[in-house]
Amino acid sequence: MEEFINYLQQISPVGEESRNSFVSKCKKFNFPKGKFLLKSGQICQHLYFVRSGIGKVYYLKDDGKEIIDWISDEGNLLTSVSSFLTQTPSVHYVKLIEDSELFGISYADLEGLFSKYHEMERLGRQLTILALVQLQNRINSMQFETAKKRYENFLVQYPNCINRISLGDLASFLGMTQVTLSRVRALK
Amino acid sequence: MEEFINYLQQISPVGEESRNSFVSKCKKFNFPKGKFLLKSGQICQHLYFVRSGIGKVYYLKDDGKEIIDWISDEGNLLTSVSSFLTQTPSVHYVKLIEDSELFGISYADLEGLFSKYHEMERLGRQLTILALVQLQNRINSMQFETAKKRYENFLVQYPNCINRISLGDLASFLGMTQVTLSRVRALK
DNA sequence: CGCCGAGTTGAACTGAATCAAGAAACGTGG
DNA sequence: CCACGTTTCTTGATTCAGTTCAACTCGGCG
Repeated sequence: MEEFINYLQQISPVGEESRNSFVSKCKKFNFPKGKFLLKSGQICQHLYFVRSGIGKVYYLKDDGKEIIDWISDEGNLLTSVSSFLTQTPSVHYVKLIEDSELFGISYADLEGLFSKYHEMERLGRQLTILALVQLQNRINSMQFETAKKRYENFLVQYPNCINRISLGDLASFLGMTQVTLSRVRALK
Repeated sequence: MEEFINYLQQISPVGEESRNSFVSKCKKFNFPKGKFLLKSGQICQHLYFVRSGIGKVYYLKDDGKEIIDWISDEGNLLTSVSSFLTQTPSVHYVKLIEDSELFGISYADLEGLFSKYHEMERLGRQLTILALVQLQNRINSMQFETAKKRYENFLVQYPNCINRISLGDLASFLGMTQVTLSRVRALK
């Protein structure tokens, strides 16, 4: 569980007491590929940290097409951010695309820690800020970078994932069709 | 200043003591149209609440074109979110496009309140969540809605702004050229 | 073997950008 | 109040990145 704690400490350090409380609320999970951590309509109850494996966060558009909003691999957080933070029914599905080892904490437990420890509340705020900055970057990327550029950026930012994500999933995450991604990849 | 307080209370209520501290740190500003609240390269020091008027948050792309990331009118917050929250140099300019009456609080003061009052830290977290949800909506809108749809949504969401924002600014905010916006508008 | 999902490749189409030229609106000074 | 230049908006013609539709290839696997 150290990876998770280190990850959080880097964002906003907390003292031993809150840290211990946090650890005592965290659970370890081993889930198989294909496991749904959340389905559309449910309120997202868990924040996960990916120790190994990969997960995707997506929703189904009217026409039934799968739109991937986020992908998390080792060392990153996995949840439906908006549903988890606002505790409202999710439009997202969260699904593992590999067998994965996760650490998870429930919203209720986390909320309890936020209320009990001011410094945990602060950590929560900093985490939210981080997510927000990532989203801002994503907007920019989507709006002004070409399909090719987005693919190249992905290669740099997710060097370990290249051969672990299907073309279709990756294309969706990068905001293009698999046809386009296939062509873009061919040029390189 | 009541508008500002009510706005915040709705997001996450705080007790009288923190509220009074908050009010004592807030200042009222009357700025003319064209006033820069922030320029690129500076660290954003203030969070403003727009009592009257409108402001825009934008940056200059490599080619010198102005890209508007956010527009705030009466009853909304105005700042470079990422620079303010992370206290890093901004890529954004924040500029008023009308004479405006604002309430503002400095980052240092706000940070002080966050540290002193747990419930203010919580309010800060909730505000960040709100900003994040707005960004998420924006991504969706940019990726899947046509130029026409985005314009129509704007009309609904900013009913008071229609004739107060120049075509060029609005187009940029909606992620299209003014040429496209002009055409889109003509169809209606 | 033959089927099946995943990936590739080609051809036609499309929404919006770009380039370019006018038309309206606006302010400023004579 | 008009003439002038400047900025803002409209309209047309062309171009382009990426989508859609569709056919085809390839590597497994029952």
